[in-house]
Amino acid sequence: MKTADRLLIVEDDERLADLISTYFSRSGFNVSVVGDGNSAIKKCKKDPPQLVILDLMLPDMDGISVCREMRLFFTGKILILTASSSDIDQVVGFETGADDYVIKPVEPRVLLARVNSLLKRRAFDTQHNANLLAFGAMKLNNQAKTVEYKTKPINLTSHEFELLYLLAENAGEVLTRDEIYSCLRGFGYDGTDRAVDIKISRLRKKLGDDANEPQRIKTIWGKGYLFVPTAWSD
Amino acid sequence: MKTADRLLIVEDDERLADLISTYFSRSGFNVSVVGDGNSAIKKCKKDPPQLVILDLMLPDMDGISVCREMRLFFTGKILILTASSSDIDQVVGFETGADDYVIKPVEPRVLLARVNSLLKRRAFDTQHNANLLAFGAMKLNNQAKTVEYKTKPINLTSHEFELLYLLAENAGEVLTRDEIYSCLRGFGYDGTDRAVDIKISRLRKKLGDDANEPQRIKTIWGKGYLFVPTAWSD
DNA sequence: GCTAATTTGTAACTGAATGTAACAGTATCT
DNA sequence: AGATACTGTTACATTCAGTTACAAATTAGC
Repeated sequence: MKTADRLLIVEDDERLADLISTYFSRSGFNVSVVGDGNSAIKKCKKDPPQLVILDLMLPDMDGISVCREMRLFFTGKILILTASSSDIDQVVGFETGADDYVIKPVEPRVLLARVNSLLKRRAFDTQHNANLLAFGAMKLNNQAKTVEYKTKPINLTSHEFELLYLLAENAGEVLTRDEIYSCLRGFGYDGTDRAVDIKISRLRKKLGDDANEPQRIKTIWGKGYLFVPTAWSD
Repeated sequence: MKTADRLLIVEDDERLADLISTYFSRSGFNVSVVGDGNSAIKKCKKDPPQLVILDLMLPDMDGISVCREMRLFFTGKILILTASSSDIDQVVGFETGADDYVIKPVEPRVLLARVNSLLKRRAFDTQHNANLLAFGAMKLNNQAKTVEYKTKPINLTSHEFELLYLLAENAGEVLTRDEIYSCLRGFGYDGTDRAVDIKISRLRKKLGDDANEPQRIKTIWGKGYLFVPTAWSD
């Protein structure tokens, strides 16, 4: 097995940096994070990664300058992350030397796909996608977007399904609200955490899980939520 | 596997750019997008693609000039996209150096075919096209434009058939209203999204699918529609 | 060509899904 | 216990989807 590709995330917003970093770590990258342009340039000189994810909105210098300066010595890939699509035109016009541009909010899978594409890695995504998950008597079909428990179909709204499927994919692992929200709405989406809570609440109701003593989707206090893989007896 | 052909889309209208980009990405191209003439020229110099799709209507300079200027250094193919057929005469008269001209609205398949033809790629379309799709007891014949479910023919209007066939071709994948509309009416067609809704509504009725609990054509809230491949029991 | 029938699109209304704010309740810590 | 931090849920606002009724466009039949 070859060594993991190294990634540098240049992102001011700590929370967002954390989310992206976690996601890419889990996807098998070796991730570093810096919060401003100067650190980014230093880091890139000292320990050049294969690819840089660069947010245009930075505290010390604007992202375009960072990108240009980097290009003087850095030969890896640069992927620019930007808030508004109108920025992109500007960026493109400025001859920054970036290799790709992505608009926030962006779904984790999409960002991963773009990164993989820049690094000429095969997109594992499509192969992996079994589209079917089963835990005891609980069956999830991601192609038909259906849920069946004890041979009875359960009617979920599409958001409820996405949430449940996400949790199930990561069965036995705690997902934070931020992680959940990012996967559902994309990195950089603006909205409150509580949206997750209420979706969980509605979901538990439909799955017959008591919120006071949840057996199937547990609350990990101070952390997030957890899909219990063994709680779906057949 | 050889690397994917690179495409540059020069298109002012963001939504349209997005649609075309998505479609060609799915068709195996490596797509970049820029929104104005100057960016297009820069991008072409820095990182020349195999083919440029150039909309004549641009914010900064008129498309014909862009095309001419590009031709001074760019040796790839240029395909011009234009709104009215009267423009084409002008364009042709002007000796722009473009390799092909297409009038909006244009059906995705047609545009793809023209691009493939310019790149001397085999048109996979016709080979692929078995013209027959079957899911359980559901049979679609794209040559005769007939639908049969449980050995009984279902009478659909031509638009209804096209819609159903499109969804079936992409079974298990969510298609947005925009994507659907583009495929049915061509990129750049003007009309409301709701036209898709009502076609879906009429289709569901004919297929015996309850809109409140759709089993065969599902609504993905905030996204679009999904043909469920496994819901056509025999 | 014309008219009638059919198909398709649009606007408007109705209802469902989702997000937000607010508050009540529960765990944790000192 | 009291303070604090976190979670669950209710009620409401907002966004989005389904459908009806009608207008426009298209087609079929003269």
